[in-house]
Amino acid sequence: MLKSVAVYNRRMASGLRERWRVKARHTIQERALDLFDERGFDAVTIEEIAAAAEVSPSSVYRYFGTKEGLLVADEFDSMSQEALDEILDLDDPVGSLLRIVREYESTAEQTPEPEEGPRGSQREKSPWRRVRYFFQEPSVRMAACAALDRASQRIAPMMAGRGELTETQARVAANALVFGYFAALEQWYLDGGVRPIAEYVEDGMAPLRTIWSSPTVG
Amino acid sequence: MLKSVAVYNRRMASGLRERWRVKARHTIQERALDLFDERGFDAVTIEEIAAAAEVSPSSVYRYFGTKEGLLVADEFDSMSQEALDEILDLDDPVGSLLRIVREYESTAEQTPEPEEGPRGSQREKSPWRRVRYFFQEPSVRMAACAALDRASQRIAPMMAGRGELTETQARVAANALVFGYFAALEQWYLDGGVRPIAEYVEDGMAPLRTIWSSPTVG
DNA sequence: ACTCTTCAGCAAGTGACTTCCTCAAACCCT
DNA sequence: AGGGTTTGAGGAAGTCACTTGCTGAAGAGT
Repeated sequence: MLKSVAVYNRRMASGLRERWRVKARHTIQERALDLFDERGFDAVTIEEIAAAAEVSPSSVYRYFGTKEGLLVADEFDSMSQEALDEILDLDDPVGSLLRIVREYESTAEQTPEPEEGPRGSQREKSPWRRVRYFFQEPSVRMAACAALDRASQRIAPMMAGRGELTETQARVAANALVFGYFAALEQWYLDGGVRPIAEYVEDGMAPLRTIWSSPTVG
Repeated sequence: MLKSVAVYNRRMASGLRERWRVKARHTIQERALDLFDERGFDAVTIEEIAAAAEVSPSSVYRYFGTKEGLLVADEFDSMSQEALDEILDLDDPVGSLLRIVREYESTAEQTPEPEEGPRGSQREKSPWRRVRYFFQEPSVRMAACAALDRASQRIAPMMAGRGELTETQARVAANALVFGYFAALEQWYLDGGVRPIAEYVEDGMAPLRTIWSSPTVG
């Protein structure tokens, strides 16, 4: 009994089951995006998505929780604390954010295509495909804000931990960081997605960078 | 025909109808809070609230839109642009926020009572009664974030208007302002609501205040 | 091979929210 | 005051997101 502990520790392990899981997750998301692009977010039901992905509706909920979760799959929620510790440089949080954005942007070559072209135009496979809905569908925007809020709640204690900021200041800083990123992303989107996102983050957060960066670090 | 234009311009006018409206709004909100406090947010249905307030369920939706809207009645949404212009000092946005908080706090004498006492303890009539749900009910928290986001979208163009900040910087600043307030409010709540909220805002936003305040103003 | 654990699918339900209609009453004007 | 006009409250019916509990199949560990 209680072998589950061993199982839980092997999250990254690639059993047959786990591989099918991630594959299912992906196809559900893809098919959902296809349907949303085709007929609009509101006009598509979960049942239709499930049918298109050849899974049961309950599976969609098991994987994504909500309809908006199909688009707002926050990587931060699933990120372990250690990974977060590693990725976030407390001496220069804005710099860390910039680095993450740049990496993400270079990995997935950008194929922006912000406004949809003629119906049936070739599909954009970029991870930014989802982003449009953040700013066009109110309920998705709300879910995105909630995800940012959750991320902030994980970051805040880290920033408070080193003692340079009061707890309140740490919370304020964490919110400014994640929602500042959101603001930059929106500006990027509104400008048509032509310039790299990192430029927007760098520009927008420049005033903040000075106050949270340790002077000891260049 | 089309006298409606005249009617629309007289929003503040106190016709018999309008007065009943605000009264109904208020009683619905009060009765809803009573029920929430008594049995928890999720366990109460809109129909029950409507029955308790002696209105129809459709009226609840007409007034508040959503169940969470009963608690997150954002004053900012209903605030006119002129009023917002007047209230927000662009030379010192953090200072304006502080002033608003202080005014609000002194007007409604605080009766915090953060954790609920024994069942049936005397009712807190303070406007902070609602705040607990912001941080205890995830769906309400999400709605609060959405309301802050909406407020930020109204503030951002004002901050961008004077040309000292780029548009992106203005967006980032607006988000930092409203979500910074939220962070301070959460810290206040978590501390038990004993000290005035303004202190938390002042502390938490102090680092931000310097960078957005015009040096010409003391 | 044999058992245990996990999880996809199914079924039935709940309740938030929408839409549309009707009718009463407040409003406005003369 | 008494007309027509407009607003909005109430009601009914429906949609669909989401939950809960169950069952059986199939991977996982021994």
